[in-house]
Amino acid sequence: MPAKRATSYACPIRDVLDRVGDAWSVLVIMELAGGPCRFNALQRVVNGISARMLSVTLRHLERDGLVSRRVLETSPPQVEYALTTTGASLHRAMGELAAWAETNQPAIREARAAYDASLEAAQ
Amino acid sequence: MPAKRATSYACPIRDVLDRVGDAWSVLVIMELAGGPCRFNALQRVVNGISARMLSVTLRHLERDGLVSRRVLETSPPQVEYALTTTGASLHRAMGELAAWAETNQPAIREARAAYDASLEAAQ
DNA sequence: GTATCTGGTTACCGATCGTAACTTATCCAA
DNA sequence: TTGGATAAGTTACGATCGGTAACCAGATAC
Repeated sequence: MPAKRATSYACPIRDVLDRVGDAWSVLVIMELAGGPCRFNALQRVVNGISARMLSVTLRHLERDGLVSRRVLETSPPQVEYALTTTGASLHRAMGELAAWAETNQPAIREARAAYDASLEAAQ
Repeated sequence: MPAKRATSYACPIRDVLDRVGDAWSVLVIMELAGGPCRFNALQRVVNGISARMLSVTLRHLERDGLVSRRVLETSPPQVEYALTTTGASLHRAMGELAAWAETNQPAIREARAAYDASLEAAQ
């Protein structure tokens, strides 16, 4: 029995991060914040995501009510994904964290390099 | 053709989330924000984490310069972990997301239940 | 006929995660 | 002096997860 499930109800942060924590979800939300987008268009723009992971990610986000799915009556039928209002509010809440990531990326890279170097020196 | 959206996907968000994305890191950071803490004390307070995952998580955070590790000259020797200034700034940046998680947890639960119910109805 | 577009699904494999057991050492109580 | 508790992890192993490649039907374009 995974501890994950046991604690998620006690901790909203954990509960939300179990879904939003994976990098793909965040990248998809960032992309959809720019406006609705179709499946293949999303895959082209979210660098490195596979069709399977995009499919899985979108279904999770849809289940949590963060993303809506609409089938267009074209031929071949297209599928348009968009943020719901809840999804849009999450995107806004991620803003501060995104800014932090951008300003602190160099510091983190440096720290990693220093740590790895010190380990190598210890050998 | 999909409009090319100007998003930088060598991207810091992804880079940071690869580390911070797992729920354990976040929970440990939240805990350490309350002040320095020893290994076993952390394990008792972070609900459900195993010694192995705590060890792994702390080493990752230390490598990224978000957490410091200090061995106390006691007997038996104790190890005290604390947020660095970078780690503390990350905690501050997570505040908005944490608040979002708390206010939106009910909505997400509801959406999940509705989604699962509609799937079952479709069967 | 063949290539490309649409939105996915399936099979498979290696990395990761969690659980339980083990380690080395010191102190306290019986 | 033997057992238990606490300290901070490490190791082995099985389950689960994420990613890659291949494949599907139907339609349009060349």
